[in-house]
Amino acid sequence: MSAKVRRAPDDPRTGRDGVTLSRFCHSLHNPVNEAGDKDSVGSRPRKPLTVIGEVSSMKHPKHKLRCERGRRRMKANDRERHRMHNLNSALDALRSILPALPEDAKLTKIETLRFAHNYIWALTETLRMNDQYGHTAEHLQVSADLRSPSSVSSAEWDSASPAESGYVSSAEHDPRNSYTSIFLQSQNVSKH
DNA sequence: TAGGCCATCTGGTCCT
DNA sequence: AGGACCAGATGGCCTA
Repeated sequence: MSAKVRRAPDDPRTGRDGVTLSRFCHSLHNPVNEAGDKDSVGSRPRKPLTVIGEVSSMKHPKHKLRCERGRRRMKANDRERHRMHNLNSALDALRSILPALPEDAKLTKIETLRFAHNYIWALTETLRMNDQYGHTAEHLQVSADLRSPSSVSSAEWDSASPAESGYVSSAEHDPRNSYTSIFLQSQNVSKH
């Protein structure tokens, strides 16, 4: 299984723009410092950087323009960070409506997407079969299972599309398949 | 230690 | 012009 990254809220990699911008402006004045010096958090030592307000040569129009570019970059970084946070929030929301999993088993991004894909597929199949055969006690029970398959591990749910695996066609080929078998088979498709 | 996952930065492209 | 989106690069953290 994949490693689950647990990053503290005060992770040093958050909110680094102050450093970045100063480095950006600094590197424009000191191009040598740019090579191999991607991130201040890295293990490689970094030369002390000039804080943006302390760039004396900023008075020069050229340098002012360059740091204006740096400020735009900083704003773009901020937007990008915000955009990715929104994306992660959406993923969290998606995780929250998926069937319950063991508390410490947070799905990765790709697992969440695959899980959701399969879950939607299973629900769709349930509806389709309901339409086709009508409601019975067994069907309703399976529908309930679909809503809360607490006994299903994330690894079992995290699988490639049932349709891609050829499962759908086989299910259609044998209309006697119960919802239970559909549900179980949907979990047994191979990964990727 | 290698590999997986992740956050962030960055430059390019497209859209409004 | 500025923002949104995207993909590549980079480096940290964690687990096997």
